[in-house]
Amino acid sequence: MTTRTASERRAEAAQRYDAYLAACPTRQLLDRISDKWVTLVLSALAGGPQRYSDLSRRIAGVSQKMLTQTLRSLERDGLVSRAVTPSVPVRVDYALTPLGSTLMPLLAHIKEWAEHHMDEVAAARTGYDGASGSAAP
Amino acid sequence: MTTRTASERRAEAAQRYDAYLAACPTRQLLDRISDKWVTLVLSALAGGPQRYSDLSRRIAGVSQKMLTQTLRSLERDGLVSRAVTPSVPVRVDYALTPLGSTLMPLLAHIKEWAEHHMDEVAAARTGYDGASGSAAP
DNA sequence: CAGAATCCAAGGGGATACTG
DNA sequence: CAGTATCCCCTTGGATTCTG
Repeated sequence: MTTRTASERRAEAAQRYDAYLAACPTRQLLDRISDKWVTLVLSALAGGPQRYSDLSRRIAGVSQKMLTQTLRSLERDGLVSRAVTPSVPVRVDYALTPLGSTLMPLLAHIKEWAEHHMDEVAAARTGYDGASGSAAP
Repeated sequence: MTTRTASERRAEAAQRYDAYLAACPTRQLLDRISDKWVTLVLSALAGGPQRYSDLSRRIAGVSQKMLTQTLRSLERDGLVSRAVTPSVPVRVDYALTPLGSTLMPLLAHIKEWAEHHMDEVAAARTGYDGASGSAAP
């Protein structure tokens, strides 16, 4: 028999599962919209096209690295478009693509659920914390 | 005048924005369901109550640490319930709470969008990669 | 069986400086 | 203005070991 430890089998299963997860479109979408900045950028663009500096100001807490990285990945996925105007100081405008626009209703639903139920979650959280830990810092 | 560097102002803005983000229910919900294992556990429980070991087997690639951690946070948020049966080997059953059940339709919508549009995303991705990088490994 | 505790490696993400 | 490149910290998460 193949002398195979439990951890080896575990590792193998993990790999197969990772592949399965990577292939799952739901997982991919979740990974995309769950990014800290993605939804903020998308929301910012929902009001209309924005320049890079506008986005930078509107989202405030974001670093150039993250903003650029987020915009690149969104552009790559066809959710936002990037238009360069080669004026003297370069000008770049970002906008939602039609595909990106179809994603917004989903975010709206999530927003609704959150607004309707997040207080229940908060209550459950408080109850849970108070039940065992007594004193929560 | 207050001698304040740009980075100081940036840092301040970032802090304020972090607070804003932390307070936003949408952000909280996204942070929750975007977790790699949360949706898997939730989906596994959608078919009915499951024991700890059952979940461990069904989700396969998960480590005890992550499974336990995920279940704890979900229990804390009132999305899953935990029932301990003090038999000789302890038995613990997890199940979706009513609140947790109301979350499933959202995941279904996400799943639908993903299944309908993920090929467009994939196409956009391929086009983007082929346009600039020429050779993609 | 169900879980807590510890150790440790990899990667995400911020700050900074430089470029076209 | 709109990025790119670099350094570096600190969190995330897997493997392992020990308990009730």
